[in-house]
Amino acid sequence: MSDNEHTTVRIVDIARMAGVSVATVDRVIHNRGKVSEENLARINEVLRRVDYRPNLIARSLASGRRYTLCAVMPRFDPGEYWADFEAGIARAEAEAVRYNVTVRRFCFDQYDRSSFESLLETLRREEFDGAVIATLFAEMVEPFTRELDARGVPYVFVDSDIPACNRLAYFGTSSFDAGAVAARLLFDRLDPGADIVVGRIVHRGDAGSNQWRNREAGFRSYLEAHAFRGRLHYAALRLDDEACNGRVLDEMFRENPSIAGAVTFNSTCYILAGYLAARRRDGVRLVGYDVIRRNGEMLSAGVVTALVAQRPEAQGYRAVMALCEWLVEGRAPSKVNNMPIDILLKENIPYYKNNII
Amino acid sequence: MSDNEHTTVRIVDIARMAGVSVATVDRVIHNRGKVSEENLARINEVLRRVDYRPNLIARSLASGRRYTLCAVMPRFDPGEYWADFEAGIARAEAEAVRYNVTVRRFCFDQYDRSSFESLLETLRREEFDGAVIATLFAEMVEPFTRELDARGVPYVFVDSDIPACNRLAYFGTSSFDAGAVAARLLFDRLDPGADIVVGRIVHRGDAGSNQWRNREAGFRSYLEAHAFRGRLHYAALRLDDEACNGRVLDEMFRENPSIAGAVTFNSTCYILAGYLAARRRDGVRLVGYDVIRRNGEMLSAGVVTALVAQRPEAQGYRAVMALCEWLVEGRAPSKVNNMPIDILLKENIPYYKNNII
DNA sequence: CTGAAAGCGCTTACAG
DNA sequence: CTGAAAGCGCTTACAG
Repeated sequence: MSDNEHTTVRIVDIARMAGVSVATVDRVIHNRGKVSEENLARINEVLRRVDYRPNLIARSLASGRRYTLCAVMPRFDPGEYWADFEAGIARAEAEAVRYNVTVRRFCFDQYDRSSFESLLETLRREEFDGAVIATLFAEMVEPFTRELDARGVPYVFVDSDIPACNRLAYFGTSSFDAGAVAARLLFDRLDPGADIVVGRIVHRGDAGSNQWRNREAGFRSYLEAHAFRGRLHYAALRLDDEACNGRVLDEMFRENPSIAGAVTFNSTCYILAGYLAARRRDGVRLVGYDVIRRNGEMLSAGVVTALVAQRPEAQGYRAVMALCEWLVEGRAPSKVNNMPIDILLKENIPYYKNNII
Repeated sequence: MSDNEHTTVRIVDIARMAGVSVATVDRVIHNRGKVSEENLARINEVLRRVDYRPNLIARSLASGRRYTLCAVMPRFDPGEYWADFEAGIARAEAEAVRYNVTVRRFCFDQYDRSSFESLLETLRREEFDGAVIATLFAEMVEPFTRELDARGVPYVFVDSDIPACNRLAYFGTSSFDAGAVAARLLFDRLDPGADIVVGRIVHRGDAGSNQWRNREAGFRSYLEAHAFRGRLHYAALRLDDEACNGRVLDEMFRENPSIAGAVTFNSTCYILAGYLAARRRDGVRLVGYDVIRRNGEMLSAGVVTALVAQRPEAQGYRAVMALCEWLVEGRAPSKVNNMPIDILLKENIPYYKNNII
């Protein structure tokens, strides 16, 4: 007692000070009720006075409480955008095992909205304590979150935000400003009168994502503000049809010889890059998004001028961690977390993936 | 026993399987010796077979082991480079309290080598379990680390690496390549024949840091590789003497009217920026390093063309975490961790500090 | 509404 | 060289 050199105050200390047992203190700390007005007030007073900080390690060890999260995200192959996102999820999961947290992946086909629909059907029958949701199909995410609200399950958005929803947090970039950054990178090195090709992937039944639209708006807004006088030409490209893309682009370049710039608003700029390299159109500046393997190679090769990136690993990591902190410690994250917009050139890309977190 | 649904195997389980007590298993796990050959072999075999993973939470709770780290770094005012670094240290510390880790800051004057010398004298009398060292005064760091080696104290370098030392890890950028990135950003928008001002801070007895020299070498190497034909002019500037700097630069610009670019290799480009803004020399492109407050303001204002940054918070954070993981879990980090080299323009700087980690 | 007691998985004296 | 027992700070039935 006399040589008690505890610097931290524990539940037993609180109990002693308030003249009750540890169980009663525990009830107050967790608002479990069943405590007399009098004890409640007294304990709360002590708690406040000593600025009690629970030892989360001990709590986790004692409670044995397990948390299951789900990550609702597009399926991916190695080297693709969502693979990086998943790496962030995995890293967070590795840290969170300490708190008995596990993350289940639920993947859909980002080019097929019905796959998302049926995934939601599956999720309706699953039990979980929190969710990370990639909001590619915003119209369907919104009603689903109403159900999660009703179930009292917290969820975090990534990719693009839907402010109308009751999300615990959002992690992603400002798509509009990421569009402006791409414009700056392209326009910096372009004659204001040059024309620009905008590569656009066409696939079954997708009207273009939120993100695509917002990036394009930011891009156009920058051009307008900087006296751009050229024209934008939209090229309808296909994911897996090089020959067809070649014909489309050949014609476009033939008809518009003043094209000197190119851009895509999703992560598929390697398609345009492949074309430019094949046709040896060195004079065309190309800017795109995301450091996926194929884009990175084209940047290093000097075919792509610049890439704009959004730290997918950080998005995955922080989304999971936000959920953990909320569930385990009751600590609420900031609602809107606009991540940095990264600029990659040939010179700095070798180091980009060295701080995956 | 029958409905034992433990998915994780604990020390008692190991003990039971090996037919010994938990204390003996503990001895083997921690190589404390005093175990018979026979038991040692048997227990190790079981450990291997079940792929035993200790519960670090329980370990930390039970051992009550405390770790003291020190961070040896330059003193700073708010908004300066090392303030960001310290923020990373603080964030890591907040996470590491779980493992009874605390970090003590030991600061020196980065413009005064004798202050570093006397700091080392202090450190010789201190007890600690690990150190993060900013290697600005490399010549003095090296002999000091021999002493740490002798004491068996692990240390991590930040800022610039000293490969000759026995460091646990290094976190920082490749200064050479960061120099090339600055050159690219400047040169991209410059006539190959234009002249460039290199701002250089002169202060008592500093011959220029490692980092400064390496960045300059990378910068020059890029220029050479890209047919730069202009000249570099070195301007000796002072930290706190605007009037003097003005005179120096006025003369330089008067004598060299073809100067169209400017660069600094440390975080003081706001000095040159202030001059360019005051004299309304809008035509001069300026590139510098580090997103400190004053630089960021000049970038947002359009006076600075681009900043090259090195994630000081991430350096601080990861340096501390590397030490924690090593001490607590015995997990060794990669030795050389070259951090990403970030590029900041007016358009993406607003979001840069949103993912401090 | 309340408290005594066991237990989370590991470590640490202590006695042999 | 070995093991029984207490304890880290918290939670959880359980009995009152």
